[in-house]
Amino acid sequence: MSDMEKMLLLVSADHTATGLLGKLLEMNGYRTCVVTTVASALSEIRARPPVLILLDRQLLVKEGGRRDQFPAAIPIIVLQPFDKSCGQDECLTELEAGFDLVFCSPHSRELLAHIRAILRRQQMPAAAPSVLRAQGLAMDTARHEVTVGGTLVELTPKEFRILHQFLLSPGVVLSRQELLNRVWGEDYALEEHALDVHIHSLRQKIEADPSKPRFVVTIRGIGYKLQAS
Amino acid sequence: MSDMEKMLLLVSADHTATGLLGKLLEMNGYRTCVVTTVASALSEIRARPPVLILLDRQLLVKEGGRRDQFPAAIPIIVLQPFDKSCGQDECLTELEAGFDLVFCSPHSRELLAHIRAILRRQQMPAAAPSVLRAQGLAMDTARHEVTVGGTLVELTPKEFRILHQFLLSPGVVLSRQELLNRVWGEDYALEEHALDVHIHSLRQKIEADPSKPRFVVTIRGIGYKLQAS
DNA sequence: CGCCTGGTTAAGACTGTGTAAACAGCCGCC
DNA sequence: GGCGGCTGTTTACACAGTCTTAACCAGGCG
Repeated sequence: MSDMEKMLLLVSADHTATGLLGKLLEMNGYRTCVVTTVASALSEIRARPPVLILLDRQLLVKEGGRRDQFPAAIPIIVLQPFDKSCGQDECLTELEAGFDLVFCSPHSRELLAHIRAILRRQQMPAAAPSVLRAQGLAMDTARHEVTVGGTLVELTPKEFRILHQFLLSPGVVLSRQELLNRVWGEDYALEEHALDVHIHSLRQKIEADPSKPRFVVTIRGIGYKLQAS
Repeated sequence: MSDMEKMLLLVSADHTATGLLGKLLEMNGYRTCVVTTVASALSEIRARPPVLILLDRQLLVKEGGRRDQFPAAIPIIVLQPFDKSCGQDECLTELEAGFDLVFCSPHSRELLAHIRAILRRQQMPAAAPSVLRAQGLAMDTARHEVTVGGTLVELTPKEFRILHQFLLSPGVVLSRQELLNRVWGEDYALEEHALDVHIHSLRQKIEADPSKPRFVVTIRGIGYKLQAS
């Protein structure tokens, strides 16, 4: 995340453009490196991989560069000089060829916003905790782990799915039929009482006092709900 | 990636637009889900997280939606009806607010290309370092070597690729199908049990006590995960 | 007091996973 | 080209954990 690592590679033969752009980027906290040919870009990438590449479309066309010459892991924005005509089809071709964006606007602030947006997305996967919480309960669906007040509890598949349904709509009463449909699937005719048994074993595992449930409470004549204070 | 997982969420109150767009997207191999308010979008996201959200700008403005209401991990494209004027500044505001793209063009093919580009970037292994570590495990992808607690172990290609997938997302449960897709390739119909056998031989090589695995643990009914402390 | 709903328990059936062993393909080597 | 070893796949079977069924129990409510 440090600015030191935010190295951008500018690939263009247009010295006026790269000069301006480079200054702009460095004022916004990026480090830049300028090369003037696709070939030198490739060796620079090997030496010091940038986090993003800005690639002049003219150069790309002239040298016949293809997306798969560059590492797929590094996003690439193709720059189309705004004073040149930018045919829809041509820009589309590059986008479909695997480049991340074809930029053909004179607004440098817009380019900056796009760079930030792409880098933001790039660096995102680090934090993607898919965890549902209610009271002292926490369910991490990605890791398939459930904790009650911080301590891990082991649930069977059915118990997990039942609790999952409760956590998706905490405080809402789910009828027996609704739960059966969601956990066992539609149109599965099943001894309705089976649900009770699973609720029971679920309570044994997550409730402090299973005879006086605080999480999964019974709504007599209707079904169950997850108590949401 | 199986089609099941490529779920897009369409958030718009414009039924004609969503109808057309939905049809277009489904013709291109995506599954779509349409909701008409930001509030219903949020609950839908909790229930079945989509891989990408298409959000009508009119709705966003009207309901005063903010980017941080939505999970940061899910990319969002803001749709600006092309017949409305799209002021540069307004579009910029959203881009800088954390949205991934503001799309204001009538060309549906262009939208498709952008969706693909963003998902491509999203699913990219994000410039994985050449040495992956977890617990006492270390995998040098460049040298194609794996060490457990410092000692080198010899893995077959399949075992290596399976372990590689685990190390790319330690702690996350990978379903059998997901692993089959990633290691064997998309939609390759294969006796699912083959995976178990490879997991078995992998455990024989990396686990101290293969009958009580500490690294690759089974999540019954789902798949496997790499235990991350 | 008796009916009905839900709780509890235990036993059998079943499914998913582990394990071993046989089979098939590939590649290098003699 | 034939042979042998290595990898990957398939098959078969055992076993453990999980689910379902059923029977019985407890308590609320008419």
